[in-house]
Amino acid sequence: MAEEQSEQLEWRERAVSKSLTAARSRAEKRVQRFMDAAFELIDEKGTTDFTIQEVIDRSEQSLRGFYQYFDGKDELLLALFEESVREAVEDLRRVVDAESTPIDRLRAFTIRLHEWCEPDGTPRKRGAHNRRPISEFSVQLTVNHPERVKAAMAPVSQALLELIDDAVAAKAITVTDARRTAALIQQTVMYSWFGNRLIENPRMRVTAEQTWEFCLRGLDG
Amino acid sequence: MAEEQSEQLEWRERAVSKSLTAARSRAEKRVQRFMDAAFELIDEKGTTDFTIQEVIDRSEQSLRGFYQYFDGKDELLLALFEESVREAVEDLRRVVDAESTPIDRLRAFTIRLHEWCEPDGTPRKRGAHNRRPISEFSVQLTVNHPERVKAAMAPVSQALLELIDDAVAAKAITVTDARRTAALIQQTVMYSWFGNRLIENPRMRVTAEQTWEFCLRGLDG
DNA sequence: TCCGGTTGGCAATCACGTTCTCGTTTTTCG
DNA sequence: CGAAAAACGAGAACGTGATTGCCAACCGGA
Repeated sequence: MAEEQSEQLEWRERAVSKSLTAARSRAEKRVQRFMDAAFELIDEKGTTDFTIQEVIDRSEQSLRGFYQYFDGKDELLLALFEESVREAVEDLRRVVDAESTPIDRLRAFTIRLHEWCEPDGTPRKRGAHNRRPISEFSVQLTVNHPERVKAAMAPVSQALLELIDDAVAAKAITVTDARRTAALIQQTVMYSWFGNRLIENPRMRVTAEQTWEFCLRGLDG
Repeated sequence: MAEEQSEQLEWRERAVSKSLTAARSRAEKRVQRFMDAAFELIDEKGTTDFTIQEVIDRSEQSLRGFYQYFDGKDELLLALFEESVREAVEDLRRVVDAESTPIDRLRAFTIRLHEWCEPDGTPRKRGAHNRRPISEFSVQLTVNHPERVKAAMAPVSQALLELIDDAVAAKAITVTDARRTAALIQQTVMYSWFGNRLIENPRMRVTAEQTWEFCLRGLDG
């Protein structure tokens, strides 16, 4: 009987899990359509100021459905941000792996991160999304949902910390507090580009390379 | 006759100018009341999310009048921002004047600027406004009205550049491009604090002092 | 006193996000 | 298969704010 019950539980669980996964995949498909539509709108309009209605129309789904899957516009934007960060992390990993010495890896990471944060500086690959509006909007997300942004950025912070640790271990650099150094570099790279908006002459703008050199010298030692 | 005409013109001009200055002073008084009310609301609510209606009620003026003096809410916020920057510049000037050596002046400027941008770090003086919401909102202003923000910040940029020039002249530091260095420092100080929002443990946050040291080392040489 | 510009009060409009309603369709499950 | 439950589509409805329009009262200057 115990066995029978166990079997039944197993069966039920499998069934439930099956239906759950079916439902989940359906849901994920719909969520993806909403997000694709939103990305398209952002690409076209160059801003995150699209309306929910536009997303509905574009994705050929219903308002009803939208609010079933997202708690509101902020959640959608957060989702887009998280998606973008995921892509960035993937790309960063590739770039870092292409370098061999710890200092080169750190440098490659820093510069590429800067490029992700200020996508205007480098020509966009064909088919890639226009990330500038999202980068811009991320500062507002940082104000309104710091925990969410922090969670999304965690892999980036973690990777940077590891690269610094590696560089320290290889005696390429010296730091008194790797964690703090990582925070400083991350903040400098991710946000200081923001001031470029205030400089209209492109030749005077601060480049990724310059930021990197600035950070490198800024390290203790 | 020519003289007579001239006299009359003069007279008319004086009259017009008189009435104009009267009107201007009246207008300035009303504008100031709007701004005072808005500052109060920001102080109380800790955010720039006040409504126009609240400003109207608080300042005991009319909606009609508000739109007569401001082209919209953005203009009001810009005005508040500009006002804050003016105060900051005044304060920065005082702080810098209290130091004697070029490097100390540069240091004092940098640290105080950081404190202005992240007002939470230091206890607010009695009677002073709560500038955090404005500091936060300034990033949105930077996105939406870069020229205006740039214009408002010009005195700060200018002062920083001069301080760097002075320090270079005194051989306290060496830079290859003072203008670019100024941009980097300004950006680092003004925006990198932003990342502190992502660190909940206050002891791990980046302080003004640390930012200064980071910048100092980041200088060429 | 009279006039034109200024002001106050307030209704109206508009834009958007969000919620609600109501049939219809699809999925689930015995 | 067939009924109950869940999901869905279409769109009206609501709430909040910003912004504008309109009209009568007001006020300083001739």
